Amino acid sequence: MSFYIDVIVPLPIDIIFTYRINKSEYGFLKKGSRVIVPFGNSKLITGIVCKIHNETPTLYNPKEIEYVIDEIPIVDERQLEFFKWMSNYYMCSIGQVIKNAIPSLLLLKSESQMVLNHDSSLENLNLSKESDVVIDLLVKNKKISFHELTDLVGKKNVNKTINELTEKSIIKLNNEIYDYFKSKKLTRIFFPKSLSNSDLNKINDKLINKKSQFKLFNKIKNLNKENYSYQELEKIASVSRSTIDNLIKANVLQKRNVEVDRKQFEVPESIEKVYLTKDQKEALIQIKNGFKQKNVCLLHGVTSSGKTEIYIKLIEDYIKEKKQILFLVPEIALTTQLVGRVKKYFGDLLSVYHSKYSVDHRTEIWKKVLNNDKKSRVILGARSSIFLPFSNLGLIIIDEEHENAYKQYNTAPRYHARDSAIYLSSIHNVKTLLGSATPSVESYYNAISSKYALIEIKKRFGNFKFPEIIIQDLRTKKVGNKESNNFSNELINHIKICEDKKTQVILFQNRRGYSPYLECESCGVVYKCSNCDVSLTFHKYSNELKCHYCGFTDKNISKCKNCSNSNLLKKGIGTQLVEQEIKLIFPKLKVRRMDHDTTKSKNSFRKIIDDFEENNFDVLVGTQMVTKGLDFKNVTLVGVVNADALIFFPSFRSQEKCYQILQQVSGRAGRSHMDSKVVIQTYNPNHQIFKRILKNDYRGMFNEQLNQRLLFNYPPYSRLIKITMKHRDLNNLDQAIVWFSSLLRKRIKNDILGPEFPIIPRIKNKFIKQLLIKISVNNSFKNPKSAILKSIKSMGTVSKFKSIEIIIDVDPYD
DNA sequence: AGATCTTTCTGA
DNA sequence: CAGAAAGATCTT
Repeated sequence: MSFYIDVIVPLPIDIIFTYRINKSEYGFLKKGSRVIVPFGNSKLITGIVCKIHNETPTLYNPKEIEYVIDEIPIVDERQLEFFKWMSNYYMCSIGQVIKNAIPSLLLLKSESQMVLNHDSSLENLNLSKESDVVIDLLVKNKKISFHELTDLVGKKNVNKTINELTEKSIIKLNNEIYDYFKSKKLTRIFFPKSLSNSDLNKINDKLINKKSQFKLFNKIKNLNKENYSYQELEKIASVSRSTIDNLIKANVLQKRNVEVDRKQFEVPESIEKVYLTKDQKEALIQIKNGFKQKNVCLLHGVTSSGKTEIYIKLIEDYIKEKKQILFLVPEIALTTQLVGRVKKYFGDLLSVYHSKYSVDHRTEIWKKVLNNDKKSRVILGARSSIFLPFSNLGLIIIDEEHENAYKQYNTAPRYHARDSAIYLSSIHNVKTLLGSATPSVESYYNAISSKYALIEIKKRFGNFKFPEIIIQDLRTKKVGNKESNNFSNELINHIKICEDKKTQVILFQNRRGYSPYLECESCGVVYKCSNCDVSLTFHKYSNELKCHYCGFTDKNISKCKNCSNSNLLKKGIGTQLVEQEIKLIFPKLKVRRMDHDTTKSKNSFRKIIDDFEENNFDVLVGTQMVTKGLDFKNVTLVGVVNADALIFFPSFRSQEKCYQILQQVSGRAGRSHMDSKVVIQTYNPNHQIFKRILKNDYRGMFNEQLNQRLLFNYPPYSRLIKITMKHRDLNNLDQAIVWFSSLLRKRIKNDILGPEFPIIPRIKNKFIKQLLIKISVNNSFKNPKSAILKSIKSMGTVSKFKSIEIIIDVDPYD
């Protein structure tokens, strides 16, 4: 007796696949469990069961599943609903959602492996060179994957080799599935339990001639501890490792591997209590009242108003009910400092989840959340934590709600974690708290139009003063000297004051590298990437030119390639240059840099932030990373080296974004009773955005922006869908996107902008063009979406357009 | 996505 | 024209 299951495969295919399954064997199977199914060319992959039924497919004969992995589902109904919503809303396959959501370790798949067929003799075969290489390798390595072979042979086409070898039945292809998940194990040495006096005497007799073993045993026999690490034992009795090993050999002690949790942080010994100020208490009461009427509250509290404590106090209520709390932060940089603060209050109940953790680690947390394990009641995580299998969710907090890091833009699903989390909360019927010092225009609009409850805190924690903001005109003020021509005298003087007072400085420059482009002095040629239409950035320490879009590097940069002149001008300012100049001007100050290049490894963020917090260096130079939610008590000066790039970023959000960054970076100063300053250097000091910054006038900026958005029909008055097409042949791309846009214009009446080149018209040798569809809020969102999908399908029938790469971005950030 | 089948490209 | 690389197709 068999029945059928519909399976979601983690691939970019918009089809749900149906398989046959044996009832007597797998009658227990439930929705949300993983199954291993044969897929395509004898490959085995993991799928998620989304429907169990009896409808025999008529168009094909379904294959039988290989086997069922889970007796207990790893995703529940609510999650499946969430995944479905995401795939619809963000217009990608549900398989892509699942691929993104579930740790790869839980999605096992087979890889074709070549192994030797031992029945055949390897003598006198007269094979090609490649085949001989493969046989040599197989004798040594036993098996080789397709991928490894491509690398080893150094050719892209290995089919011929494989065919030759399989035909002569020297090798065969195996498909095996491996369970890659490894729990973390530690070696512990166990002291025997409940020894009687006679046992003790026996052991003592045995060890009487072995001095150090005797010493060790007698030291630990009264310690009443079950197990030890090697290091602990070596320390306790000051004996060597071999002594311990000998005691193990003599069966006195036992060595065993114990499964342990991957440690995220040192759990504090005692849990602290959080106390709120009057303002904070007032805000908390308002939030709770807000939740009585609305599902979402927006907490608008100025920088350093103590929002984190309010979150913590609120979370405590839900912990008492054994509920899970999702605490979202935009970036890992933020989690590192928050973990330090939050763990004091939640200890063991806290887990951290983000993509820089290993897959093993993430899998471990996934399993804990699934079981509502005590150790994962509070999840502090980046955007991907919205996918965790919450079984008893109670509350969602989204800190720094306005941050663009919540939007995934490079791979499908191109989701916004804030918006998705709000939908998730409606599935679980729980409340969401948004927090920000500079809310996004959309969220603030929702708040003032009564969709969300609005709570505002206008005073800083402890009544600390706001920093004094100085807009430094770079046109009129004398700028440093030869070595420091990016620093105004004003900024230099303020840094000097900090040097004298022994306080710390943050310098913000939103470009990494040394200088964004190199220009030949004599012929004016600018060095560009050969694969992308961008200038190459000069990196001083590695002495090379790098493309920040495709990773292309050029080390050979002593002479101009056009005219052989050796005088190349380094133009523009990157963080490395800022770092170098500040070191030259202030040789006594210790300077560190925090940008993409210095934070690649797992703990590098933490190290820099910890060091700065402990006053181990004086000046922190960095990109956007330094603007976000960091909290250092001893910082009294923030310098924005050049604000102009922020003002003129081409996006309907640029003004809002600029205000947010400047306000946020200013907020890093003045987090104690000391007076503090913010110096913003610009060539455009009269720009309106600075007036808002100087007056700390969020509402003014908001109203201005809202008017603009209304005038030009941008969010929150419309919703946007951006369609990007890429192709190596510009002509073909142009034809395709014109064809597509005229078809779409026939099908829908919505405003469509483009086709246009984006800011960077070519990346990795592919030309790019875009369309932007504006859908007014009172119009249907569904119709344009289905028209887009239909038009893409139509385009797929035109043969020359088949190779066009199409990307749909719903609610694009810019 | 990835294996495999099909078309295009490259250099004599 | 081969041989190899790039592109197209199919997956239940």
